[in-house]
Amino acid sequence: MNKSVKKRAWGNQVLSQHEQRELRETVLFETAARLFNRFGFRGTSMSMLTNELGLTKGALYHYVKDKSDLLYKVNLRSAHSSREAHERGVAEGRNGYERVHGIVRHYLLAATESPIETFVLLEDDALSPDQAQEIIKLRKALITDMRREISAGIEDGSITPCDPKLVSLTIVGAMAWMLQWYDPEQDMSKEEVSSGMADLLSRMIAADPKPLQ
Amino acid sequence: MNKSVKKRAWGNQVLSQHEQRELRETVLFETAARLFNRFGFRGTSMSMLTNELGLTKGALYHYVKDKSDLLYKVNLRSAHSSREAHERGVAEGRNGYERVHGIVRHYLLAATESPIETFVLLEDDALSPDQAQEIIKLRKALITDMRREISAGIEDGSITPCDPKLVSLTIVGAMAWMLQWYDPEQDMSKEEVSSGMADLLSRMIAADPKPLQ
DNA sequence: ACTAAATTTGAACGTTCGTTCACTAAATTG
DNA sequence: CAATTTAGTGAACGAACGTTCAAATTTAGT
Repeated sequence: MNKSVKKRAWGNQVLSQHEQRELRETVLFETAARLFNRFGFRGTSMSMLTNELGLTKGALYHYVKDKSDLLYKVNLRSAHSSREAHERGVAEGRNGYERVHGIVRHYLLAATESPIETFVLLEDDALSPDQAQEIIKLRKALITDMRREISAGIEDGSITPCDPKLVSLTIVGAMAWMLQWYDPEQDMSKEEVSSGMADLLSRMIAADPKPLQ
Repeated sequence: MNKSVKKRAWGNQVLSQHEQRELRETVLFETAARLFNRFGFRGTSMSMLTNELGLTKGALYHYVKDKSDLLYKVNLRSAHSSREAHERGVAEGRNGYERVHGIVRHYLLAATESPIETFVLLEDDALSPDQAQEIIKLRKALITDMRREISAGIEDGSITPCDPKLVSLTIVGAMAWMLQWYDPEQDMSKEEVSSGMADLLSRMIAADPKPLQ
């Protein structure tokens, strides 16, 4: 028999210490995000998470101070990656209308790729006041920026006059909801859903709406 | 001193036994719905609910078998009242486009009036399989009916050709999200928000979209 | 090879929460 | 008025959950 096969979870690669840690954290927070999306924050127990990851509860507390800190870190990553998708969308549009379309499309593309992309996660009251304040600030910045693109579109004539606030909230709602129903196993591909919803939501405010199909 | 003022919660009226019971149940389920909307099902404890209502936990179990039964009954009422709003909207439209507009507007009007109007409540996994099946069936029927109106609108020429499934999910998402952000204390009235979002969401698929303002 | 740091274990603790129950009080019925 | 049903109390329970900790094990740096 072989002498004492040692234990280590996570399936280690040949990586630097720091890289391994980052890889583990990525797996951890993506898994947590997936569970939060499915069962809600309070519906997800630390045991569910560690079972999914293949380690014991104690080990989890080397990566996270407590459960609220876990939600906070997931939200931080999600806000960061939402921001990236947002910028990608902004970059490829030449007027307000196109930029709004791009923001929606890239956000949905990112969201269908990875469950971490949930900048609209509810249950903020589970965060500490400090944490909640920071997360809410990041989210508001995203909505404010979308609102800015809508206003810009009205000025450059690509978007019909409307209430940017109501529009941005409507768009965000539709996007948030998609995370609940989209099933990759089904008939529509990620690209179809993302482009389809972006077409729909931007047609809502287009100055010169074209047929959808 | 007056002789032995007896106790009874709920602030009793001069009503028949049956009417009193129904009134109490209405207050109970509306309160529960409000808390579920704010804190989520799992974030709402039985104690929070009974504190809000002014009675002890034991008393609650005269109205409800267990917590999952509470969620089930709230969902039943909500599905019923969503159906009513839906029918109201259908009744006042003369083509598919107008009926979709009406459905959205009346649903949002009802939702801003009463927190019970949340046919999109998440956390279905907290229901027993039988309960979940029934609730999901009722919700699917509502979405199917909306889809039918969209298809009808495409045929009667009032709605531009589109994917009714994707459209209905987009609309439902925007409506569900509104429950999270709408604050009656703020600047927009219930009628403004409801009509505004109905205008937006139906313009998304209008065969002949008109300016919003 | 040795040391220090990082990781994981497994068990235990204190709370909170949903639920039950024996009992009391009030309303309804006949 | 007596009998039955409906409401409500308050304490107690068992289970689940978040969290802590001392000890053991593995890895990294020298």
